[in-house]
Amino acid sequence: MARLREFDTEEVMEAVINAFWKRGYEATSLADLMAVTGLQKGSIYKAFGDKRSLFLRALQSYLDRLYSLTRQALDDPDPDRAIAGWFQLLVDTAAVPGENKGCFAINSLIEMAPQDADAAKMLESQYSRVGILLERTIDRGQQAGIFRQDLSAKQLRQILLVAANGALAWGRAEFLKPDLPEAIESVLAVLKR
Amino acid sequence: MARLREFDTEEVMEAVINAFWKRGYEATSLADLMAVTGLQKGSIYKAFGDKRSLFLRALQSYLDRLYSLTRQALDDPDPDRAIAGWFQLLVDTAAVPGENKGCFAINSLIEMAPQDADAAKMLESQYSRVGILLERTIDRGQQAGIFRQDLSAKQLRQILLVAANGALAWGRAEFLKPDLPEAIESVLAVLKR
DNA sequence: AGAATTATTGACCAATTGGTCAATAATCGA
DNA sequence: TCGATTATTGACCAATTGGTCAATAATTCT
Repeated sequence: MARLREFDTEEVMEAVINAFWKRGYEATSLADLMAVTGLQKGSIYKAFGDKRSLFLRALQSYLDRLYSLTRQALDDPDPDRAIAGWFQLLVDTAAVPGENKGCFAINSLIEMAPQDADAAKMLESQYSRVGILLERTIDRGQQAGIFRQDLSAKQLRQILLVAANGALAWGRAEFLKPDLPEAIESVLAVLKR
Repeated sequence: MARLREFDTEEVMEAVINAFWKRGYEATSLADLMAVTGLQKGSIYKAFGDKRSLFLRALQSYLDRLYSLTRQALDDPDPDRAIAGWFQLLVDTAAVPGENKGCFAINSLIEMAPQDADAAKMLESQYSRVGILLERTIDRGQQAGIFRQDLSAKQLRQILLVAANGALAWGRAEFLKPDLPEAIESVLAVLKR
């Protein structure tokens, strides 16, 4: 019936995610977005609305992908390997050598959550659904006698989540990245009994 | 010999710290800084140089104050109370009710460290000097038989630091603040033997 | 081929950005 | 009182910001 889109939405979203991920919302200008997507201003607005809408959509897309990968990792039948695999996933996304992107979710928690209610809501439900998977995995590990049982699954979940968030923040600084593997190993050691 | 400053440098720095702390570097405009300091643009530039210089100075001032408070907390002769007091300090600064400021250091690590080498350097030395105090305190706790000894002081330091950073990030989101006390308590429990 | 519909383009916009500077004001020592 | 020095003010600036829109181009159905 009408003219067709000339760009691939997924490719564009990928580029947008990477731009906001690296530099954050405020520091990424429309000019930057035009450059990384190859689209003109008008096309961006027609396809995605204003800058904030585009950001929120990019963030949600990132969260969904990360959640999917998280589930894959935590689905490992061996709880030990599940948790270790989950941390490995976090390090792989947050501490890419060369770049210091960190985690788009944590970056956005810091930059946007206090000021943007919609971003905060998205992050809240992400924490909720990841927390459920995590606690379920921990519970399995406790049932199997692999994980310590003097703390509740909820308590262990909180420890892992807070430590994971710290680790993701560390992915933002070159000087902290070398310490990441050892720090994570230590956290994992604390889980076992 | 000449006209005197009409403003108190410390008061102005306090206002500047709070502005950058709440909204970050990019989202804080010169107009904002004029509003919170009560100074005119020209006065700011004459006294502190450009926006970035002012930011770096504010960050350093914050780091020094936080380090001083950290030392006070960790100087407690009882290692247990020292660590607990340190975490309490972090929660008190990062999770103020009503505001979601988080920690200016972590916020800056996320926003500035990848792009600003000077900010990164300042944060690196902060991590270094705080790490030393922390590991010393942990060592004392191990010597006293209060803390577990199956992990090295360095490993325990890494666990506490990464967890502390996660906790500080949580101070940025209203929905995570309620979980902070319990999460921290769980982390502390893991230290003991 | 033409009508209807949607996509792309880039010129254009007002508002805001960080930053400068000349004019003026205040203070002190001589 | 006057001269030297420094602080304050606010008008001014070019560049950039996010955002709009009319003109044009491409596509499909009839």
